[in-house]
Amino acid sequence: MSPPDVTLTGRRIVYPFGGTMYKTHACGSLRPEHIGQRVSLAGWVNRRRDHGGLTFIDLRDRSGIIQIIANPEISSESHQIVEEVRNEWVLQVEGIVQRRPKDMENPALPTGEVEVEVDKIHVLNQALTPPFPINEETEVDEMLRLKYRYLDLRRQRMQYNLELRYRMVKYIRDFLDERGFWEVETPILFKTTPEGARDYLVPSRVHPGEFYALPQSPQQLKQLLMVAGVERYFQIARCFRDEDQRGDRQPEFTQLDLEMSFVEREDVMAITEELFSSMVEELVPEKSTFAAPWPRLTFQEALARFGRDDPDIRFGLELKDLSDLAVDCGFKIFERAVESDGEVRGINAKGCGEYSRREIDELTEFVAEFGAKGLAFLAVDEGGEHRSSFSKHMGPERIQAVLDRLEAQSGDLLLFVAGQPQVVFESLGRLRVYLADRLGLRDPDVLAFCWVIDFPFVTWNEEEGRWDPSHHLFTSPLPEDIPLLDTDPSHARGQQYDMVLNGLEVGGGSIRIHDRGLQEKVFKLIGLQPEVARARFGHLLEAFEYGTPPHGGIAPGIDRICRMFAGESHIREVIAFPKNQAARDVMANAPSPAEAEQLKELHLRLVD
RNA sequence: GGGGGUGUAGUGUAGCGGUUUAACACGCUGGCCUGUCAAGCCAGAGAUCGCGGGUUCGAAUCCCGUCAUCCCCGCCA
Repeated sequence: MSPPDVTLTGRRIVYPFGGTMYKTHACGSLRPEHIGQRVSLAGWVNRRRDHGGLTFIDLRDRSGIIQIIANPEISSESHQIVEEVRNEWVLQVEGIVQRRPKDMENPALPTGEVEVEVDKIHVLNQALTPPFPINEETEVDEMLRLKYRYLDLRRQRMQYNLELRYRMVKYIRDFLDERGFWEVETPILFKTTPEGARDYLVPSRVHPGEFYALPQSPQQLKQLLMVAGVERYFQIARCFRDEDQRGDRQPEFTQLDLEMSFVEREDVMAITEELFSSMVEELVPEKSTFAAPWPRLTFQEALARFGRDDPDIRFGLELKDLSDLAVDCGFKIFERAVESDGEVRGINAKGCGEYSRREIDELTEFVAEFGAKGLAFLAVDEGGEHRSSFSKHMGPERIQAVLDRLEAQSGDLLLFVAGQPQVVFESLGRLRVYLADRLGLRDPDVLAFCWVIDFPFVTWNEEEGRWDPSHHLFTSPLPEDIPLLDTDPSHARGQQYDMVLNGLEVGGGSIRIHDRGLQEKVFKLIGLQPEVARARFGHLLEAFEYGTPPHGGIAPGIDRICRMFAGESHIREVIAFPKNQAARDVMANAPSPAEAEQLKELHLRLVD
């Protein structure tokens, strides 16, 4: 059999496979060139159209659909069998590929110019009526889909998603292989992660009272591989975190774990950009992306312009700082905000000047969820008249300055939030995305990658009264900011980079600390006693004593990126067997109670 | 951990205090049909309206509880 001939046909990547005892060809591969050939096919009944005499069957396999025609004048036996057949039965058929009669072609099918007139049909298996339609894309209750996941996956949308994901992972392997990376597997049974999310624990039978933990990521191991001289490592790594679920989170997920020696952050970013930009071109050419280099935003810039550190840069509606104009402006709410170390920022909702009071109230309620005490507005009507919640308190020159700052034109709606920076950014950042959705500005065919860099190295933990690392313990600060660790830690920046796609954080990484002195300085800064550090990270710290190269890496989330490529809104749709919102596998019913016997063997006793 | 939405034949929905014997579409079953491809036509089966309690002369409809599920916040790199 010849190697797969990969072509893109619509959303499906179709290639022929066959040449087994059951089928000479894949259903979706038949074309006019096969006319006259005797073929055997096998697949599922997608649909049956019974004309009493002639009966048509759409036979479906992974590659696509072909029309089978059972003519009683050709084979009465086959025609009789076809009478009994129902949707989703598994058939093997034999017959001759024929050109369809004139005007009977189906342009909707890639195989639509031909059909197979059968003379032999074998029912390989019967099927119950499925609990939801397999042959059309209808909305189905989520729990039902998960319960019958094997049927859900039979549907075209899910087959596309499964294949897309496979292509992504294969593309990654090929791409990195060409650049000298080795894929190395790391343990699933490993050690508890001191910081971060909750661990999944695995009791040890042979060591009573002791536990493995499933890795939250192979972070420590990939750094050890750098010490080991691997220089360029990657892994399609399964990661486990026992936290509550969200639309873009699962208890287990997959990341492209990648680490390189003798690199600076630009090196890691460059190879990541090249990987994913070329992948978009290759796998989802119908989508457009920004060519490398992707836009780089500092953390401060991301906040100032978009209100978030995971900005969606596909559209404008950017935030503008108006704090300087708020001083003595006459509008008490703005003035007080600035006086109490707060600020005033606004966005220009282009073309929303006609919004009713009620619609604006709705926006106000929206930002209230994120702590905004109110939402000041200024609608610029045609002819320069204003409708505003504050213009009567503010002089005309100051209003003009506000209009200029937000580049307002007639028909625009300007929206303002005043308060503490955190609240201003959060509420306007959310409002910006909310408005973009309302205005249809988030083009699903654009994949806008960007980098956010120069994150604060540490953040102040109010509850514990100490500095916490923003990324993780082994992230290196920017070399020029190292002196700040002693004098002004809040202004030190880390060599961290977040990979953001359409407003979703899809990966993060950093250049790591490979110098013992600097590592100790960082431990000291975050209040980690040397003894405690040794207990938690002893193996790692010891390893670092034996000649550690400068290194850094990144971990792009495969599930999230795949779901964006597939145009899906949940990573569930690109995972073959996902868990539901409550972290339960409803198909297999996991987790489930353990047998008393098993518990005993594991030296475990349930407390309630 | 907190908040919100949803739950009606196999599926997707309508009905939201009484002319409902719970409706429609798809699916399912049977019949007719030789060019359909969401085939068509005819007939039919299929629902104690998630579960429990309450209000009422009367509850799918209102209230309380509970379960399931989805979403948001918290949590989470």
